[in-house]
Amino acid sequence: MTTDKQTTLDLKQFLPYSLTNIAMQMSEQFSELYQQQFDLTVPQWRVIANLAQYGERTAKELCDMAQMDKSTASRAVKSLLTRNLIIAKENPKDKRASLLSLSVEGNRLHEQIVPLANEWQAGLVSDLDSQELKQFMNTLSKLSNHLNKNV
Amino acid sequence: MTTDKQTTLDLKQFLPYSLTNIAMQMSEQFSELYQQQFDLTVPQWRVIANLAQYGERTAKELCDMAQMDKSTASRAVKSLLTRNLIIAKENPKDKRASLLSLSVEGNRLHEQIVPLANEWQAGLVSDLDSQELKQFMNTLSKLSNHLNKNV
DNA sequence: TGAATTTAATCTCACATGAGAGTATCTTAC
DNA sequence: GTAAGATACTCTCATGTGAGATTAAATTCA
Repeated sequence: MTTDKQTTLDLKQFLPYSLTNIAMQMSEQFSELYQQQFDLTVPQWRVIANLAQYGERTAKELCDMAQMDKSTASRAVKSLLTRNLIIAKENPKDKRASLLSLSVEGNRLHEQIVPLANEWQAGLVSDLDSQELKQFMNTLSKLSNHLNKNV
Repeated sequence: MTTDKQTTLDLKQFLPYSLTNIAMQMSEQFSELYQQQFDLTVPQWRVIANLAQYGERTAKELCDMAQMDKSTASRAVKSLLTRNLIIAKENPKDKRASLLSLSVEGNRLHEQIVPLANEWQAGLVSDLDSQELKQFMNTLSKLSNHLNKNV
């Protein structure tokens, strides 16, 4: 574990590298569960999942929450509105930023995906005991906090 | 930590979601260190780092190691060859798959980036004690193994 | 209040990515 | 040994992404 800070770099221990690889694999494998079956892109799924969990939000808030570019969010929202999976309501505090929320259909769709998601993750972490998982999540959030300091 | 498998999904605890967010932030923040200063794209950096650590490899092997698409790898390799940062040697076992390795210049470039990378990660994990980091890496590799089973 | 600045969202455009075809080479099976 | 299939890589093309301009609305400040 002692790494020579001067001349070598072990990619397996280097987080921007190995975490990206693992995250890509996860996202790819999990997205198979909703991509074709529910005809959702990754950004669309992310919008739905956030609205489901946190309720009414603006596009900007979704960008910040889900680490999405404004253009990507704008397109995802537009398409979900067309499909009537989400609803836009005028924001009394700011006419530019309308309040988005799930429609009945959007909610129904989300309710179909949630059990699949939970099952999928249960399989993923089946090699870990609950203490180890808890510890992992905890460390993850420390790293996340650190990254957000510099922003 | 007990999640209702039926109806709710907590995104903060959902790995394909939160890990992707964190990995994106990491990669983005770290890549600032080499993008402009050394004029490298992310795929180019990944090729260099892998050749530095593992020595002579084919493009296909780099794809597998670094979770890269074949086109992305092909373009990164082409550009690094043009810049004389890597060298292609004919593979006696397979004329299609030439053996790639770092040139002297490529090595020099890598040696400049390594200390920056190690410093960067040291900052990132400065909130963790070494035991916690070790445990985190260990769990990460379990997750990685699990994902690779299904491939 | 009005002018200047900031902000949310969309639009435009350049670019990177990944799927699929094409080419060359290697492997397998007969 | 040869034909059929698989594989490594490149190329082409359609698509998604993100940077920057634009527009409309909100905020700040004089």
